[in-house]
This record gives sequence, C-alpha cells and structure tokens, in this order.
Amino acid sequence: MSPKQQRGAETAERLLDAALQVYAESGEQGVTVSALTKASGVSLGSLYHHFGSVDGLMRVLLLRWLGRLLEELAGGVERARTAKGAVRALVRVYLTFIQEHPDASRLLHSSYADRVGMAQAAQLRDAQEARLSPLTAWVRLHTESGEIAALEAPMVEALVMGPIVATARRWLSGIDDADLDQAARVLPERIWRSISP
Amino acid sequence: MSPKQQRGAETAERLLDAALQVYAESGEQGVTVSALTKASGVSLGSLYHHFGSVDGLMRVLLLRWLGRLLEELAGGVERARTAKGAVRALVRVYLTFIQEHPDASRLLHSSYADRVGMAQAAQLRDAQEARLSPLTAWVRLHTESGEIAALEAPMVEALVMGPIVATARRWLSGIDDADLDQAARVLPERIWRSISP
DNA sequence: TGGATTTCTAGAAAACAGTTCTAGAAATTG
DNA sequence: CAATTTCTAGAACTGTTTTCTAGAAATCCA
Repeated sequence: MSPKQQRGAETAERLLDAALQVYAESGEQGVTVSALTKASGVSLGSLYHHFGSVDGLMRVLLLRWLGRLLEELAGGVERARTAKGAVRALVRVYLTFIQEHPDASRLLHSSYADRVGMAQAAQLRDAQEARLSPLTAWVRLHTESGEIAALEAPMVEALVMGPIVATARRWLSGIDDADLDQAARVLPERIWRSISP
Repeated sequence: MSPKQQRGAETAERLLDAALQVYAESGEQGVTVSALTKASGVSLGSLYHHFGSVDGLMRVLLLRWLGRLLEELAGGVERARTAKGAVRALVRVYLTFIQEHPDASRLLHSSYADRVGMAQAAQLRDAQEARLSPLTAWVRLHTESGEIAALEAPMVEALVMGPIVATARRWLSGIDDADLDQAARVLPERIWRSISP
C-alpha cells in the first residue's frame, strides 16, 4: 500500500472513528456532515470521496461492527462442545460485547441498522462463508444429532436470540440498570429448556 | 364538536393516513414534508398547525398504533384463565396484529419507535393505568401464585416477548416467507417451557 | 527523468428538506 | 354583527446534504 493510499485509508479511518464518537455523544440526529468533518478534522470533499454519502459512511461503520459481533458469536459457538454450551456461549458473548462496546452496540440496534437493510447484513453473513450465521449452521448440526428439538431453524433462532437481544436492548436503552450478570447466569438455562427435545 | 373542528380533525386524520401510506410505500426516507402534503392534499400550514413538526406527526401516528397493539395484548391476557393461556394469547394476538397491520407494524418496529423514545411509550403505558404493561402486571400476578418461575419481571418479559418480536421482525422484513401459523402453534409451548417453574 | 495520470483534499455552490412567519378565510362567540 | 378563535395557505428562511470544480500530492510509464 502506497503512502498516498495509506494516508487515504487513515483519513477514512479517522472519519469512521469520529462517526461513532459523534453518534455516541449526540445520537442519530447529531450525525451531520458538519459534525463529522469538525470532529474528524477531515474535509467535506474527503468524506464524499471515501464514502459517497453520510449514510454510506454509517453503512460501513455499521457493517464493520456487525462483522465483529458475528465473528465473536461464531467463535464462541465453535469453541463450544455441546449444544447447551453453545447457548451459554451465545449469551455470554453477546452480553459481554454490548458491555464492552455499548456505543457500537447501540448503533447496531438503532435505526441505521434498518436503513442498511437485511440484504446487506445477509450479504455480510454469506461473505463469512465458513462462519456464516453462527446460528443456522449450528442449528442444522445439532438438530441432526438430536441434541435440540426438530424445529425450523428460524424458530430456534427466535427462541435463542430473541431473549438475548431483548435483554441487550433493554440494557442499552438504560431504562433500568438491568443486571446483565444475572441475565447471563439465568438465560442459558431457560433458553435451553425452550429448545431442547 | 363544531363543523370547523370537525373539518380540522378530518384534516389531521387525512395526514395521519397519508403518513402511514407514504411510509409504507417509500420507507422512512420517503416521509418528507412535500410527500406528506402531496399525498394528503393538505397544505404545509395545516400540517404544522396540527402537529408542529413532521416528527410530531409521526409520533402521534406511532403512539396511536402502539396504543392499539398494547390494548389488544392487554385484552388477550385479561381474557386468559391461566398463565399458559396468557402466553398463548400474547403470541396469537401479536402475530395476528402484524399480519393484519403490516405497515403499521413495520413502523412500530422501525427507528421512529426509537425516536419517540421509551419515555413516551412508558407514558402511554402508564396512561392506560389498569391495563398497564400487559406483561409486568401479569408477571407479578402469576409469580406469586407459583404458576411461573420466580424470575425478575424483565427476564420473563425477555423470554416471552423476545421470541415473539424476533419472529415478527423476521416476517415483517420479508426475508423469507416465515410460516406464522406454525410459529403461533409452536412458540407458546416452547416459551412456556422457558418460564415455567 | 519528467510529463501524464490517478488519487486525494478542499471548499464554494446548488439542491433540498424542515420550520417559521405572515396573511387571509371560515366559523364561533359575546 | 364586530371580535376572536381556529384553520388553511404558501412564501421566505434556515440549516443540511450533495454535487461540482479545482488544486495538490503521489505514482506510473515513455
């Protein structure tokens, strides 16, 4: 990578960092072109050169973080030895992730996520090939071995991820100081009951 | 109500209808002042007279539909005789609602919901007094009678509504033609397992 | 090496959306 | 029937996003 491209990449990077920071500080409404250029010190022209639009910038930011989350979820599932262990891993990884990256997680659960659209998210999943949707691959596997009930994959996904995401959203919205540690302890057992044969 | 006020109310109504229609057709981005005035045939001045802002208009629309959904959920729960029956009712009512009002449901699950903010939704819940959050009241009741496990209310809410909402979101996004009838049959049993003592 | 080309940066200008403002019309009230 | 209120209307203003033109810096190839 040439010095110029290097500098270009750094500029893009600085914009992405600034975007998350601005979003964290002033919410979705606060993410304006001027706020971004001011926070990053990058000019208007560069922003449009690298990302084409503000939404384009946010799309990249979003997909990057979505990628990280899926990556970690897949890793957790892969390391698990049993189906039940996988459920535990999913809960733990997800809840840990939102605690470690609350701003990015809020972004992931925000409207921008809708705007990017499922199509792109699915695309990202497919791009990860081997580690496609941690869940669907896993469901296929464990259904066959009889470890979990013979339900449609989407149903298992709803039963497993539904409560996790609901808990995460609640904590992220900060309406109460939900106890994530307790959730991490109790949820796996409860979720397991719902999908076991 | 005087004829003039009548006409005013009708104007507001026409705007609300147009807003949902525009949202359904062109998504969140498409909901602009000009699109609204054009679709409703109502003037700019009237829009601002009645709602103060575009967000204000969407807020009213959103709260109206949120109210209907909560109303129906509360009704379903109230008619149930057992805790398990209540879970069945919640699943049935929710999935029926999104099928009957897909556009409004998409709006409810969209980013506007965030923009209105939890505060307002909570406010709406409280305003319903006796029929406050269908779930929390219900949880309190059935926990005491030992019908469901002694978990924190938010946890029960996550375990019950999480899978329902996840299923709803999936169907609304139209990524696959998920079978809601099947979900309505299977989910209650599975959810029940996760929260029973 | 050195001119042509690509890539990046920069900000002025244009296009567009949301809101405010002023004014007039229609109905109600005293 | 005058005064007041409520509603409708659209022009003007403000702020935001995007496009456009131009210049600077690095790379590439004759």
